Amino acid sequence: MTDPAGPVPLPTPPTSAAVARRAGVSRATVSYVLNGQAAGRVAARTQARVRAAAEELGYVPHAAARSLRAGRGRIVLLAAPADTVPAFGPLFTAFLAGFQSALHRLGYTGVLHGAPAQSPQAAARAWAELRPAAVLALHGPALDAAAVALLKRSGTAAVLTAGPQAPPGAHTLLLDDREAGLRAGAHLLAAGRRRIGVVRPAEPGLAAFAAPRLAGVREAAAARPGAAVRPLDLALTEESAAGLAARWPALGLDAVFAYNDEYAMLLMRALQDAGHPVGPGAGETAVVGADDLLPGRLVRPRLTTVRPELIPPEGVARLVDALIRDPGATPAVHRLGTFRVVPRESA
Amino acid sequence: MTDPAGPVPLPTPPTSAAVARRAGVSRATVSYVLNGQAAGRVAARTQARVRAAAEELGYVPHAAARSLRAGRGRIVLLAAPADTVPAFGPLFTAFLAGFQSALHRLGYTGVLHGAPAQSPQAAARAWAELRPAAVLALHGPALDAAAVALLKRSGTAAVLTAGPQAPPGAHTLLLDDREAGLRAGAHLLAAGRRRIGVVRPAEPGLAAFAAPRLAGVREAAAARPGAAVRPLDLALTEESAAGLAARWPALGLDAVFAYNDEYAMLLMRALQDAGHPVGPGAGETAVVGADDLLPGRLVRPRLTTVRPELIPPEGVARLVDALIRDPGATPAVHRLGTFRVVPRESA
DNA sequence: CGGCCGACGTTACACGTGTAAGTTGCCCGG
DNA sequence: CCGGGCAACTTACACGTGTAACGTCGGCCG
Repeated sequence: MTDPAGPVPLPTPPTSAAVARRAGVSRATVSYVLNGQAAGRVAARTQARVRAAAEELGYVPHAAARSLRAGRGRIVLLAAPADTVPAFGPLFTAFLAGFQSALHRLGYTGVLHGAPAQSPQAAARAWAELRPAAVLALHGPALDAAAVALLKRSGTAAVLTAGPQAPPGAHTLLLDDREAGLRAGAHLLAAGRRRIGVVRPAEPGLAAFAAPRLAGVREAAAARPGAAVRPLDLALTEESAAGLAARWPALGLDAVFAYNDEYAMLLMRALQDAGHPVGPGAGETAVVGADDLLPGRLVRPRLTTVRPELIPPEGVARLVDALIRDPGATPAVHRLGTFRVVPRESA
Repeated sequence: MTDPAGPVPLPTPPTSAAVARRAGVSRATVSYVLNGQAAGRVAARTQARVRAAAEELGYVPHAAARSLRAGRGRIVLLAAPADTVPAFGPLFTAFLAGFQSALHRLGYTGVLHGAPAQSPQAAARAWAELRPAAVLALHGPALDAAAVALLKRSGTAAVLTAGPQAPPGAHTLLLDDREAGLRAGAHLLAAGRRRIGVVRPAEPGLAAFAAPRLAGVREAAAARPGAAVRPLDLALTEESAAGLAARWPALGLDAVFAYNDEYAMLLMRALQDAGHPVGPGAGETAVVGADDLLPGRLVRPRLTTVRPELIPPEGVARLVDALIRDPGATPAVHRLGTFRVVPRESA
């Protein structure tokens, strides 16, 4: 054809040098103008010429060159192991969207990377290649002390972890899952329940979140004599739920706190199908879910749930910005939000 | 305190020069070894020394410097407008996770960016700064011809769009939403239904997907004399659903195809609460959802749904790789998957 | 012995940007 | 008339990497 020499050469992107030529100034002037450092240095007329030239050429600065020069980029990496991503609820994705917008306003580029679930080291290496200004790991155990050290050594100013655990050396955005269990437990105990089952998801990625929730229920029960707590393992399939429902009478429970609304609805349906009534009344099993997902409002009885109330994403973005500006800050724990019981009909 | 001079200086990341010094070779040798170009150039013993030195120093290449030199990086950007991200179902996030893993195996870094929902131009600018090897936009209308041109001009080798529409100049991964409507319509018509409502979500970000689904149902009905199709607007709130249910008898419909399972369940619950039975029988309203979400199996009657069957993420990753290697390829349409009806109890 | 070749490294440049340090030209006070 | 200061730019370097082009050294053939 017309292409014997291999792939078609790509058009070269316009550089700041091209802008400079077109505006009839030096490259440095272009840089000052386009980065807002021009006050008192460059005449207004010249600034206008530069901006016009940039506009006409469709100039876009090269992030790589910029972060090469600056030693570190303006990327904020949100890291989540691939096997956890599917478990994100709408609550979380909404937070994510707001967070990325807020970062954008602060001049950062927020980016989500679902790392392959290899060793923490390998994941950290992949992230380090991007030389991000900050890394926000959404999954505690995926980041150990060595990984944090690797990131810091490669220039990452701030390493944050969101979740129930805090690897040494990293700042922590605490969404204290213990509190979810505590609140759910308190609600059930106040309603007179004494034998509480706690659903642990069989899906491996979620164990880090599930364990503290169980601990929270235990903590609530410890203060109340005669109360007992029992962990229940449940996979996200109807078969698994039916199996659990079949063993229900033998378990002798009068209440359940499920990992989230999906697990709660799944179990609730299985219980009802097996002839075990669900609700707040005597002889019924009380069920509490978590995350306040929409479908929980559509089942009967309506699902009582523990809802995470996250602080506004702008706040988190500002925090990240502050930590980047002061990399020497000693790691601390910052609250990401709290939990609140939304009482409906199932407990 | 001990910090009168401002922020603590960060430790400088080890560079390939540091590795070279430690291994007693030149920087070029390090580069050849670490990039696998050493065959016939560097002795095996030297290669081992270099690798050992890199390991000991915890060397991580600087992606920015690399992509500066190469003109273009190894980042594959998955772009999704912020207001669409929350609408991702588990099906999609699972695909995403697999896709990122597959990209990783091919040597790319897949990254998700929920762009602020500004103009397509502004979003494209933000993406272009990263000089990605490829951009995969998950939302058709967010990318117009000008945005595609901007990206290409700034060096992006491949611009892909996933969705029902194809902006000029971009390759398209087609998940033909028309087909979803077609299949749902055919199923309902075969079951004897003739007056079909189609739920359109009030949420603005979803219109691009909803419109072709409606068109598909229309297409199915056109082939069947006596069949009528009517669009219904529904927001994702219980009030909105109750309002629609109240007007139900006046609408005179005997079937509904909802945008997805959540909308279907919402409407189904509202109909039942208003005393209108749902199901496949005579005098009942048949309901079909989409996406095969778990909660759809937990309601009664169980929700019949149209399930997207996506091709394996590895295939998409290989396609992207091929397009990057041959940037001159003329834009084409590639199928991302098909739809299949999963019959259950609601239709 | 001259010349060539292959194996093994190195030197040197380019990529696009930010910014400290310099260089003008001009005005103004002494 | 000179020095100083200021506005308005420019010069020059550094950031870390990939790779084409260039040594160098020993061995082998004619």
